[in-house]
Order: sequence, then C-alpha cells, then structure tokens
Amino acid sequence: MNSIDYAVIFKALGDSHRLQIVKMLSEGEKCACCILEFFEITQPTLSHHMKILCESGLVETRKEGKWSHYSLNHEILEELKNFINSIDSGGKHE
Amino acid sequence: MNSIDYAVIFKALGDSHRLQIVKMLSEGEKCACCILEFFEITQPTLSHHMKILCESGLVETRKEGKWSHYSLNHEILEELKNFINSIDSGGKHE
DNA sequence: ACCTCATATTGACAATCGTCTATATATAAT
DNA sequence: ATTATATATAGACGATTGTCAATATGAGGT
Repeated sequence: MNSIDYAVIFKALGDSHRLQIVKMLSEGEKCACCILEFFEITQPTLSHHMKILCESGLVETRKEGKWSHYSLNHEILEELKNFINSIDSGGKHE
Repeated sequence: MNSIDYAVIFKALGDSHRLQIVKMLSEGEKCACCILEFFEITQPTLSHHMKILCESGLVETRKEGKWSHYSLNHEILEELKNFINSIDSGGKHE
C-alpha cells in the first residue's frame, strides 16, 4: 500500500461544504440525495465535492441500485487523527 | 473571541510546503531564514506561506530585531485536535 | 420500449492559488 | 549616511478551484 498524502486530505477538508459533509458522515452512512438536501448547491456540485473527498481516501462509496451511499473511511480517519495528534506533542516540551 | 474556522485551517494545511513547515515548527520556534533553507522556494513565496499559516491562526510570529520567529499556536492546535478527534468517535457506533 | 429517478461527466466561467521577479521596509553595523 | 541583512509587499503569470447549466449514464418501474 502506498502512504497517505495528508496534504491532499487537508485540502479536501479545506472547503466549508466538504467539511460539513464529513461532519454529517460522522453520524453514519448517507446517500447523496440526503446530503444534497442539506445544502444550497446543485447536484453536480455535490457530486464534484464527493469525488474530491473520495479521492482523498477519507470517504468511501457503496453503490446500491440507483443510490450512492457515502461513509467515512475509518482507517484513514484514524491515521489522520494519529498524524495530527503527533504534531507538537511529538516534539520536545519545556 | 470569535470561533475558529476549521476549514480555513485545513486549507492552510492543504499545501505540502505549509504542512511541512508546521511539522518543522512542531520541533519549536524557528526563524524565517531557517525555514527557507529547508525548501527550494524563494523568500517571497515563503513569506506568503507564512502569512497564510498565521492568518489561519495556527502559527504565530514574534518579531525580534530583523528576525521573524514563527511558532505553533498551541491553543489553536489543541482545538484542532479536539475537533478532529470528535469526528466519528462523537457519533453513534454499532 | 419508454419514462423517471439518482448520480456522474462535460464544458464553461470567474475567483483563488502558488510561484516568480522586482521593489519596499525595517533593523543593525560601519 | 551608507551598506548589508531579514522580511514583507506588489504585480504578474499559468494552474487549480468551486460553481453552474447541459448532458450522459444507469437502474428500476410501467
């Protein structure tokens, strides 16, 4: 497996819509139409945001008939938490 | 005090140069020229990156004579950690 | 076969980004 | 005052971004 590109994940989180989507997915799996209702953006725009989140690795898709169900990739999220928690606390303290 | 805009912080971290700068600052305070040596970018470009990091709130400047000393804002970093750690683990689990 | 619904893709647009060169500012040393 | 050093700002450039309208894909239902 190739290593995680954290800058790409942070870039994915660096948009308020996408950040809110991740917070929504934190409650559990959600389909695209359900997420779309929440925002005042068009369907193609949401699709674009979901693509960026998926490509970062933080979000996964599960297809079921017509629906796309999105959920957080817990493994990647855990790695991300470890990464952030290692900043500063990993360094020397006075 | 006004609330933290996490998307802005993530956007600041969403560039590989800036992410590496933050990792460097994790070791402790550093002056601009010291950081500059590490990268193959021009001085104005570094200055621009530092500005973005400072404006996000994650990094602070301390002026001393000709030098600018940069360091992590531990309070904001702690808030950021809390925020990320609250994602997913705050939701319901099966 | 046709229609409807859920989602993805394409192509366009203005706005923002990362980078550079050139220049400005500010501090310290001579 | 002049010079050297550290950093910031201004302006320009191509690349990327977030958004939309229009269209395509694909899966059911009739």
